[in-house]
Amino acid sequence: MRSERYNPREAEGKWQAVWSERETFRTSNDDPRPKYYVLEMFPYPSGRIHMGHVRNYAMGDVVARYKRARGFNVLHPMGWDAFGMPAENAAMQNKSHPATWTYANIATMRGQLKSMGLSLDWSREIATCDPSYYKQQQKLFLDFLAAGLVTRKKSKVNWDPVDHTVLANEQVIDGRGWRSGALVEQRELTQWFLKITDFAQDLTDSLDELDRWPEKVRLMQRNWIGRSEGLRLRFELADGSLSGTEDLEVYTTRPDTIFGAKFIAIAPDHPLARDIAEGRPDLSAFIDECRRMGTSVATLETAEKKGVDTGLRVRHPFDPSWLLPVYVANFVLMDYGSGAVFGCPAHDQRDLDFARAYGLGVTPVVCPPGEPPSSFVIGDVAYDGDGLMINSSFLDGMSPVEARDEVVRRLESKELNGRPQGERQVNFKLRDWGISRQRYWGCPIPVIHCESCGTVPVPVRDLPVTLPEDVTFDRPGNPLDHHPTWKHVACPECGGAARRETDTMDTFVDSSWYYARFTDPTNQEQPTSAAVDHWLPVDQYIGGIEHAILHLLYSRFFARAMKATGHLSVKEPFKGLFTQGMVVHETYRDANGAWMTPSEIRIEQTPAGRRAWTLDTNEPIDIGSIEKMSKSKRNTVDPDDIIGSYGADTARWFMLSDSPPERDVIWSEEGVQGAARYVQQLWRLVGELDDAAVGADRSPDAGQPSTQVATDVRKLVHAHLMRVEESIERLRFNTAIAEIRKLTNGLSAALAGIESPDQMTSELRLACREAALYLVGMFAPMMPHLAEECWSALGQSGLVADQPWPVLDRSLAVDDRIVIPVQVNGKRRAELTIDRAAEASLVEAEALKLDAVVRELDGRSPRKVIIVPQRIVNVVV
RNA sequence: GCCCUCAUGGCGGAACUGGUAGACGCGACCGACUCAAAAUCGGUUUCUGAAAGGAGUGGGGGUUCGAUUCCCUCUGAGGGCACCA
Repeated sequence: MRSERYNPREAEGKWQAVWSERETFRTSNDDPRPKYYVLEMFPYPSGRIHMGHVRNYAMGDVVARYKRARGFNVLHPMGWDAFGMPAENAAMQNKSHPATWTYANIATMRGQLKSMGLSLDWSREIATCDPSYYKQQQKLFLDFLAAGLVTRKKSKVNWDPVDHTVLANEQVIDGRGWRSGALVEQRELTQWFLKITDFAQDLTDSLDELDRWPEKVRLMQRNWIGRSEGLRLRFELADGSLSGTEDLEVYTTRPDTIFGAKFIAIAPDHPLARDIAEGRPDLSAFIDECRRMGTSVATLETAEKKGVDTGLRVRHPFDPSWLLPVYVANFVLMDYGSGAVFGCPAHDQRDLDFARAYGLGVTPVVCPPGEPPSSFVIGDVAYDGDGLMINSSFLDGMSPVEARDEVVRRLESKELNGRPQGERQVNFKLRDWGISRQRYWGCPIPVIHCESCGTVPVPVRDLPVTLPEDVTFDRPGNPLDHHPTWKHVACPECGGAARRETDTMDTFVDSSWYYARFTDPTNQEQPTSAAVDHWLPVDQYIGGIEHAILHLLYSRFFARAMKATGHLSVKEPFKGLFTQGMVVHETYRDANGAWMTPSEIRIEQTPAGRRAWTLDTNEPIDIGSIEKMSKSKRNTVDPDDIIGSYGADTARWFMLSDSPPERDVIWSEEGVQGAARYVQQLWRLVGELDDAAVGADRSPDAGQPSTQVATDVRKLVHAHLMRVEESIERLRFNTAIAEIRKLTNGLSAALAGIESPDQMTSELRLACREAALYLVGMFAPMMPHLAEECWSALGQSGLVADQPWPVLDRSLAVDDRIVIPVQVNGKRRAELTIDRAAEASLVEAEALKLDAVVRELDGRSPRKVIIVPQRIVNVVV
């Protein structure tokens, strides 16, 4: 073929241009082949791609190219999650417009992604900040509004004082804004909400069916949704009515412990607490204190259980003469259940802490198995296990489960103030999704506020509601609100003066349906068309674990809401989900503790281990721990530099090779060099195979005897092909790569073993030709440019990208003769080479004849011989 | 505090459902080529032992003919949730 080195710089640009000219990766919606939709989480256009993107998109590209080769019509699109705060911050700093910054970043990053050689259909590219995209999003919003899936309500919100905006619960991490890191404050604002809670039950139930999702993600979502089954129970006020009510409602999941009740606790902002506080300075002071405490972790962790007795008393449901005190307590949340609980100190840790602090008593009502009820006492730890009911009147002797049912049954049929005293209730931790953001660079919420008509949806003919371009960012707050004219419009209903909604949507809305938009991205009339049901669900979605809750839960909700409004017909958008690990790297610091980037230093292997020095001044550098690549620790490697010096194929190969894809991968210079070496090795080997195969195209001369070498080469190729297929199907890219490397090691050895030209039978030539073509086909999904170059050098027409996957001959992949280990008493003593299909009796006879076995038996006769077909023989003495 | 995951050579890791532990790569060492270096190629590389052998998958225990894999327990690392009644 040729002997010169492979030059990725020349070849990669060339093949990218060919793919682009021939529109190789353009996907048609009416292709008759079976569909396969591969999607990687689209990037935020922050400026430049990072190694995490390279890893994510390399994985997706292997799947896309592999499935293409396997005969699927593959949809593999790319877009930009383009709205968001960083663009506004950049605009403030540079005195430019967010759109300018965003589109410039998109252009840069598009170029970078193209230099990776990804098999993307760029004709479907979308940017969420484009009016053609957010017009359809506004239409979805209006449809959701009409369907009752949107509400506007005054509510306590998480306010980020740095970004001057509201955050969803999901966006508050440890009491801080997910983006700004600022301590979140509580404020009362009127907000738009998407009613994700309408689907709470289905969102939790359907997790069971997502069998191609990581168990971990399903569990995290299940915990986040937080379904619990319990009892809504009303206690009668002992002193008649108060502020218009005669009873106090609590929620409990442990009705069985009702006879262990010692107090009632209500939230500081419970209406009853507010009423009573009016004449009680001590109580109102306590309530104020609780409010100030807020939600930060530090306060929650250290906060003692505190409360104030309201003086109010309620009657026990099963004993009217038993009065329980009502406390206002700092650990009760108003927005869960009914904002009130009954405290059973013996079997709930918080209640126990509280009861101990205020001397309210502790009576155990569940006795652990095997413990004598008379001697069972509660120490510092509440008992929440199983057992038998004690001290509980008619429940005594039952199990907690039986007791639960009995209490519920009795209270359901017992009337209090004209209603059953207890009712079963299912509660969720999940809250509705507040989407109002007081920002400019987001999708405008398409409603108009009119003094006389109220809140009026913008008529569909007036969509999109576009963002004004002449905005300034010179003062805090929402530029849309500051704009002199934008918000003043005529009411679509009465024509009178009205005001536009100036809130924009949370950017998580944008990413909650983009997967659907890709199926018909240029449709100007509707968000989706019939194509959406052809393509969805996404067969394989790939992205970071950090989206396990937010993005993935919102997307699942959106699919349901879009189904309810007729925009698509699946409810689960992502059939397969894969969450890849991060890219991590060593960290480096100089003598002053300042972080150094990998490109500023030089590493050498010394007798004392690996040591580092600065490149310019040759000062020693500390090699530190391996951490996630981040700007702050300066341990990043720029994909452009890597692709520039080694080529995209090397970067892709190394990213996929070292670690299992769900785990973190350590980026190391040595590792990349190993990958680069292998690129040249492959190039050389394909050339050698080609040389060996010269003349192979001529028909084989019939008279020549078949040679063992030729068969061995074919067996090698097919056996490894089988394992590469299996690995890719399971997304085990690291083992797929190991198998390819093993195959090349084997082929090199086989070529080296051919000593004389006589051995070069036409059969062997054909085997070498097959080996070369198959090998190229196998590594093509990972190293597409090198594959095209090899394909062309082998004299093949067309592109590897258009070739079907190599055809596996299973009879070659699976050997007739196998080697199985022979154990004596569980220890491996010998090997037995035998026909795969050999009868157990033959295997046993042969095994017992082996020298090592005879020696080990030493004249004793085996007690038992265990034979696992094709696996192992174990002789037990 | 609750829940989950993980632990294998100097390092990243392999071993699908219990069946030859350490594939493949990185690093290291030895050798070839070279005046020399780099690159490249060949070999060795879990520990112990000259070898035969023995030990070995975080510690301890169990089930099994057989355990990296299943069960119990302890230790360590990472992650999620966080007063959710």
